[in-house]
Amino acid sequence: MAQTAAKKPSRIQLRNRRRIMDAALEVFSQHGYRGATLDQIAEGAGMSKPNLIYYFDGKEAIHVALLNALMTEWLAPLQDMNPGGEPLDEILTYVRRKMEMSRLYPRESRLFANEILQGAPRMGPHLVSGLKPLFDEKAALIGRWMEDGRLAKSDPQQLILSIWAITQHYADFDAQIRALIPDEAAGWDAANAHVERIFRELLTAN
Amino acid sequence: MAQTAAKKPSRIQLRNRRRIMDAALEVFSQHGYRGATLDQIAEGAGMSKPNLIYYFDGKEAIHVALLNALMTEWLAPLQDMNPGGEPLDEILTYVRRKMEMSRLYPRESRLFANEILQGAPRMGPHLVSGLKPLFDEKAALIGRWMEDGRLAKSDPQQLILSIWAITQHYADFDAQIRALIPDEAAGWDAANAHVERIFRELLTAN
DNA sequence: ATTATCTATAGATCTATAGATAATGC
DNA sequence: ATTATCTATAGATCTATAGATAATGC
Repeated sequence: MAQTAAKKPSRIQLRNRRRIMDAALEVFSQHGYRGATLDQIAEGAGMSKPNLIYYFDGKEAIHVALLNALMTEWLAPLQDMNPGGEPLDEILTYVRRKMEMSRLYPRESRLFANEILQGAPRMGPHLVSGLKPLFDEKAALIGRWMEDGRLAKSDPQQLILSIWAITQHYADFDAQIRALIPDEAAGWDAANAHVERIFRELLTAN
Repeated sequence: MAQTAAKKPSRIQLRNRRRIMDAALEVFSQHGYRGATLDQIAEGAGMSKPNLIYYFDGKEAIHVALLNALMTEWLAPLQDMNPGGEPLDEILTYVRRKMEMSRLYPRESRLFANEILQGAPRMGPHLVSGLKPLFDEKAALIGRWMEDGRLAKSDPQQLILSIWAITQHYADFDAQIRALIPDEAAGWDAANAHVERIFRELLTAN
């Protein structure tokens, strides 16, 4: 039970756990929890199946470890929204960073989408304890900016939801978008421009 | 092989195939293709597992039949966008109908989301042959409206994508939204108002 | 006569464990 | 001495089929 020991993890421990997580991200994000198999993850990690279970308690433990590990970095851009900054800049910067994450890290986006889509069976509590406080804090911040007349008024909670919806759509529904707009060339430029325009219009409406 | 016979289907055939599709929608939309089991579908349909396969060739056939059957009605609101109508009304009506569908038929939305998220392995060709022509037609229509100065200019393809992204988000990410905004009461009213506002501002920007 | 349903089970797949062997760190 | 890895396989689950029986429609 390497994972319950409080000893310092060896270099091999760290390397192998990281390789397992990398492979698991690939497999879970593509097939969902139940669609993923330990065989696929083991092959991706370049090790035998029993060896996988030497490093993690089982399939579910790998999935939970993955979700928890990625949650923090996934929320960093929202965390970084600065109460002392210029409101429109802060929000548009957040939107741009979310678009960048969809472009660079689509697997992470799809991992979370799969989990939420199926009712967040393994992440539900974490949503309330981890995500909700941040969500409430930033919604309140945006609400104050609106009260102060520094942004056009709208519903701050709904605003955050719609930023997530639009930006993550480009990662989560990539297969559909590529079927509809095969010309990948100008794809991201057009998407970035459109998304920025949506929120700029909304937040500067008179 | 009841499903290849060209005979007229009996009343029992029709009733049982419909019950299977209903149960399959419930199970596939919640667990994804590979996460769903014939046991769950059979129980939902109130019949034995072998009997399921008497009506369909197998698990994949049920899934494909379900996707194809729902595709048409899922696209009806876009189909109904009227070239002779008032542009802003037509688009906002479309947005409202999509919101209504997310509220009333979240399972259908999640069924498609699951399929797309995993790369559209069973619906890919159908996207190109069925959805793309309609997408292109309506994007061109919206483009003409913009050219004629009847709507503020933006990218029509991206506009449609963003309508899908926001409206379907309320069905697909319901578990997350309920964790973040537990007060379900004003939920849909706030969502509808916000979504309408987003697209009204975008399409009437000066 | 044909259609629909059931029991029993084959065969494949999947998670996890047992137990032996190899590699690594003091 | 401890950590890491491997082979073999138990036990559960899952899709699908075989073959007998029951229900329905002319």
